[in-house]
Amino acid sequence: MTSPVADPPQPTLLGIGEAAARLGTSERALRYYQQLGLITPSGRTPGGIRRYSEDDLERVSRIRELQELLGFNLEEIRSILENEDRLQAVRAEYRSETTDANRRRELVQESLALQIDLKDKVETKLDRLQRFRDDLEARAERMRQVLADAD
Amino acid sequence: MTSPVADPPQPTLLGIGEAAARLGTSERALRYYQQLGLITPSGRTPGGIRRYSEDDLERVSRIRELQELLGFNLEEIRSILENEDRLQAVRAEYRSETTDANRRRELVQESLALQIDLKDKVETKLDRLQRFRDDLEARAERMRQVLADAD
DNA sequence: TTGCTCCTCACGTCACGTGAGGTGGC
DNA sequence: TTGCTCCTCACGTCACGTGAGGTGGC
Repeated sequence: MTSPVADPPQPTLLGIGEAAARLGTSERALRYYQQLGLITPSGRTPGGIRRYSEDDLERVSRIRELQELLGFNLEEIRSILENEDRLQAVRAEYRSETTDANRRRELVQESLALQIDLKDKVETKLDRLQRFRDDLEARAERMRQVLADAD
Repeated sequence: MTSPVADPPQPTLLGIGEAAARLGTSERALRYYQQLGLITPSGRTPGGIRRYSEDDLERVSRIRELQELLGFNLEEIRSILENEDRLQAVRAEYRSETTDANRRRELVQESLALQIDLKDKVETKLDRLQRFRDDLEARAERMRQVLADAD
């Protein structure tokens, strides 16, 4: 399915400037997330320049979503990402049977519980936002009425 | 319609402690909003103690909603509140005909435009949040499947 | 060599948190 | 007088913004 010519050895790694531009964030933010251990760029050039992969970018996207959309702080985001990373690790082990089945099952159940907890928070926020929008719509309708009556 | 006995002269003004507790915020935050001119408590005792009315509390609630739910900063919130206050003032003038009709109509139209702008931002956020929730739900479903298959 | 992008400090800012030290009414 | 709630500084913190001064490859 892949191209008949050889894949490039570097699967398009980006400098911090390009990475920040694509993500719509700042270079400073990327360095700060790294300082807190939330992301580590896939590589560095011998000169010390950070190189970001597509997976790195997606991870940062996730951080931004949790921050802007949900309002979590970076400490909370760290623990959410830890949970997701742990789940990924367990999935890898499902293939290379190194952990026993009960333990794996336990880990997945734990992750699931945390996911459901997160989903509940999102639902709550959704409900509040919908009420806010409905209220705005009602206000706008009243104002349109005022304008119509003034004719 | 009101009670036959005389209304109390003070319609339940609260100290900053009670006000903060009811709002689920901090005393410091209330003082900070006042410092920025976002709210001014209805009164002060001769001793200098702040007194908050029900209207004051609702205004603070609005500030918190715009902050937590929508993610606006306090400068943005100031301008949103200014718009809402201006609309309130125009409504008052609709009764005591002191401004001419064209000018009033202009002001309402301006307020309406800003309201619609705000509503669009809320809709965008709602869409993103819904997609986030759906994604979480899909992940949870996959995890439940994994657990079921393990039986 | 000149530009450009990157690097690491390090101080500034916003929205408060958290005492420090003091006043005021039951 | 003792508690309690309130007051005004003022320094600390989180999540970056914003230069300062320097390195490194086309």
